[in-house]
Amino acid sequence: MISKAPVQFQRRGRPRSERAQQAILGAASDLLYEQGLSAMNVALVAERAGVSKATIYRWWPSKEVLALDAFATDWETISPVQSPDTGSLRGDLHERFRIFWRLMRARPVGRVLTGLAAHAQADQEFAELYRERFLEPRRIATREIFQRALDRGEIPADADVEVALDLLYGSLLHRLFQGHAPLDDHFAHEVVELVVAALESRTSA
Amino acid sequence: MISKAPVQFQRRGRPRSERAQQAILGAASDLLYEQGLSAMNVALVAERAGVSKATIYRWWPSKEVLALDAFATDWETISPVQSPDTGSLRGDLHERFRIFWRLMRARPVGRVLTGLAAHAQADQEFAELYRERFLEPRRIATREIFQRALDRGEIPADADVEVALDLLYGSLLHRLFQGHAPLDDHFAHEVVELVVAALESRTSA
Amino acid sequence: MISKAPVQFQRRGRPRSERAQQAILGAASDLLYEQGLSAMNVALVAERAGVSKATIYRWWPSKEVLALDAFATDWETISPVQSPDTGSLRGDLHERFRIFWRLMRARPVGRVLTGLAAHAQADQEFAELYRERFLEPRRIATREIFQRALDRGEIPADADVEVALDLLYGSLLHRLFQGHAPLDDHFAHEVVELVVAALESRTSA
Amino acid sequence: MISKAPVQFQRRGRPRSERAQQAILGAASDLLYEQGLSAMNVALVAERAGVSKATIYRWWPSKEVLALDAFATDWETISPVQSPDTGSLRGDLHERFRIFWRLMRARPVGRVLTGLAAHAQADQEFAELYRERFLEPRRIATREIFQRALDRGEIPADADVEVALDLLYGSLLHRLFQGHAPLDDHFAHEVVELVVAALESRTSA
DNA sequence: CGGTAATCGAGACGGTACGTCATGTCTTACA
DNA sequence: TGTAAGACATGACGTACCGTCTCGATTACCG
Repeated sequence: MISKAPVQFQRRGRPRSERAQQAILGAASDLLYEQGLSAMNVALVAERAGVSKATIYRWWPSKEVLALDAFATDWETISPVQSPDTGSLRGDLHERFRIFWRLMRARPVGRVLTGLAAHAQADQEFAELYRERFLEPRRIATREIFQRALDRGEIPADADVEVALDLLYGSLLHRLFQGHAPLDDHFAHEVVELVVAALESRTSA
Repeated sequence: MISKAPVQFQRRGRPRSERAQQAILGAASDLLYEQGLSAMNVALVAERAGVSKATIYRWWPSKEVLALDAFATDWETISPVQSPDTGSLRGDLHERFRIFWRLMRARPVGRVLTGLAAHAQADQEFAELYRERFLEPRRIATREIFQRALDRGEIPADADVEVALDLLYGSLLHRLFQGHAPLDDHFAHEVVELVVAALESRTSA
Repeated sequence: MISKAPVQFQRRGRPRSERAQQAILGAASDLLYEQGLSAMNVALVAERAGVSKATIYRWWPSKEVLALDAFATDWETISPVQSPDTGSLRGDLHERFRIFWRLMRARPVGRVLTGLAAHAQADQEFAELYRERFLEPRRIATREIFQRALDRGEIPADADVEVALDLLYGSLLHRLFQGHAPLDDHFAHEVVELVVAALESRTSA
Repeated sequence: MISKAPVQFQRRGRPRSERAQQAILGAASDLLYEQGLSAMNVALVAERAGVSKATIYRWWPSKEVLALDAFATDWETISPVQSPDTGSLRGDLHERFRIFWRLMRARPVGRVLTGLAAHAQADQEFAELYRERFLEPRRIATREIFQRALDRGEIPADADVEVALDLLYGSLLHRLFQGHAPLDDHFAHEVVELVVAALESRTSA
C-alpha cells in the first residue's frame, strides 16, 4: 500500500478491510490494462470492487496514485526480484531484458505507462512516487549487472552506467510508447548488443 | 494545417479565415506550453484566440488533434528542415542533436509530448496522426544522416539504422519523459558517442 | 410574401427569384408539419429548398416569421375565403366549422400553431403579425355570420359576439393544443350547439 | 416533486438536499415568470439556486420537465385545493373562475404556459406529464362542480360535461394565449354565464 | 454592349445553450 | 472508526442552431 503508515499495535474502531483493498487494486489493475489510465474511472473501480468511492479516496489520494499502486503491485507480483548472474555483462543483460520483454508483452503496459508518465509531468509529488515505485527498482537491478561487469573489468571504470541504462530502457520504452515499430525479440537483442558493443569498444579507447 | 486539402482554383463560399486559424494555433500552443495538454481547454483557446468554440470544432475534431497541430506547427517553425552535413556521422549527429536538444529545452516540451503520447495510446487514429506529424519527420531527417554514413562506408551496410534511431531518440525522450536525470549537454553528447561507437565497433566485427 | 413592399416599376439588379421563394415556403411548410416549429431549422429549409441560408434571411427576418408565412400561405391556399350563408346562425356555424375542422384534421396543425403562439408571447412585433395573419381573418369571417344573425333578429342586439367567437375558437383550439380529448365531429357539433343555445336562451331574457 | 417515490423507511446514502430542491424550483419559477420558458436556461437556474447543473440534471431529465415542475409546484402553492360549494352551478363556477382568473393575472402565466404547450407538441412523453400535472387537476376540480349540479338536477343528466369544460377553459386560455382581447372580469363573467345558460336551456329541450 | 447593382449559392463565423461525464468531497446509516 | 450508498460542486466536453458575414457567380437594367 502506498497511502498509510503500517498498523503498529492495534488501532481503535473497525479495522481496515483487507478484502476491500485487494479488490480495489485488482479492479483498478484490470481496468488499467483494458483501457488505460484515462478510461479507468474511480466510480467504475468502486463498482467492480464492490466498494464505495469514499473507501477508495480514503486510502488513495487520487486516481493516479491508485493506478500507480495497482500497476506497480501487479508488476511486482509477476516480476522476479533477483537479477540473474550469468557471468558476463552480455549474458546478464540478455537474460534480464528477455524477462522484462516478456512481461511487457504479456500485458498492454504501454497504455498504462504513458498515462502515468503524462500525469507525472503535471504533478511533482506524483512524479517522485512514480520514479520510486516503477522506474528506480528496475534501474537498480540493472545497475547491479553493470556493477558486476565493472568489478570483472569487462567495461572501463569510467563507463557511464547511467547513460547506458537510459539507452537500454529508453529505446525499449520508446518503441512501446510510440508504437512506430514492432517490439520483437530481434529488437531487444539488438539493443543489448549495441549497448554492450559501445561500452566495450570504448574500453580500448 | 491538418484539416483541408490545398486550394485548387477558387473555392466557393466565404474563405476560411487565415487570421482565425493562426490565432487558434497560437493560443493553443501558448496554453499547451503554459500548462500542458490536460489543462488546455477548448473554451479557453477560443477565448484567447477571439474565436468561437464552434469554429475550432469545425476544423479540428478534438482538442487533442488541435494540440498536436499546434505543437507540430510550432515545432516546424522553430526547427530547421535541413539535416546538417559535416562530413562524418559523428559530426552530423552531434550537430543535429545539439539543435534538437536546444529546442527541447527552449520550451517545456515534456508536458506536452507525454500528454500527446498518452492520448495516442487510447486513440488509434490519433496515434497514426501523432507519428506522422511529430515522430516520423524527425526520424526521416536523421535517417538521411545514417544513409550518408552508409554511402561513405563509415558503418557496415547491414547496420540496423532503425534500432540506432530508437537508441538516440528513445534515450533522449526517456529522460525528458521520466525526469529521473538531467537533460544536459554531457548526456546528449554521450548518447551520440555511444551509438556511433557501437555502430563502428560492429564494423570491424 | 410578408417581407418587402411590392415592386413598383422595375428595380435595378437581378430580380428576386420567384422559384426560390416558392421552394422556401414549400420546404418550410413541409418541415413545419413534419415536426413542428422547434424542429424546423433554417439550414434544413435551405437545403431542402436548394437555396442558401442567406437568401432566406434576406427576405424573412427570423425563422418564426418564415414559419408564420409558410403556414398562413399554406392555410390560405386550402381554405375558402367566403363564409357560407345557409339562412340560419346554426346552419352557418355548423357549415363553417365543419370546413375548419376538416382542415385542422388534414394537417398536424397543432404542432405548428402552439409553436407560433409560444413565440408570440416573447415577441410583441411577431404577436401582432401572428394575429393579423392567422387569427383575425378567421374571426372576421365568423363575425359576419353573427352579424347576419343579428340582422335577422335571431340573437339579441346586445349579444356579445366577441365572447361567442372565443368560446368557439377557444374550445376547438384547446383540444387541438392540449390533446386531452379527441377532436371528433361530435365535439365540433356540440360546441356549436351549445354556443347557439346560449345566445338564443339569453334572447328571451 | 416529480422525480422520486416517497421515502419508505430510511434511505441509504446521503439524503437529497431539501434546500437545493427548493432553491432550484424557486429559481426556475422566477426565471420562468421573468422571461418565459425559452429564456430560462439551466446554467442560470443553477447559478441562482447556488447549485450545480449536474444536480439539476440528476433529478430532472430536461429543462422543460424542470420548468413544468416549477410551474405546477408554484401554482399548487397559491391555488386552493377545494372547489367552493355555493349551492348553485352558476355560483360555484363564478367563484372558481374568479379565483382562477386572479391567479392567472397575478403572474405572467401566458408566456410560461404557451412554452410548455408548444414543447408538449414535440415530445409525447412530456405531453402526458403536462396534462397530468397542469391540465387534469383543474378539470377534475371543475368536474366536481358539474357533478353537484347534476346531482341537484340543475342540468340534464345527459349534459356533456367534458365539452362544457372545454368551453370554459378553452375560451379563457384562448385569450391568454392569443392576446387578441383583454382578460377582464367582464369576459370571465360572460363566459360562465353563457355556458350555464347553454346547459340550462338544453334542460328544457 | 459594357457597366452597375441587386441576388444567389456556398459556407465560414461568433454566440449561446444544451445535456453528459468524471473528479473529488460530503453526508447519512450501519457494522 | 470504517464502510456502502449516493448526493453534491466543479468544470470540461462535444453538439446544435441561430443569425451574420464574405466570397464568387449570375442576371437583370441602363447608359
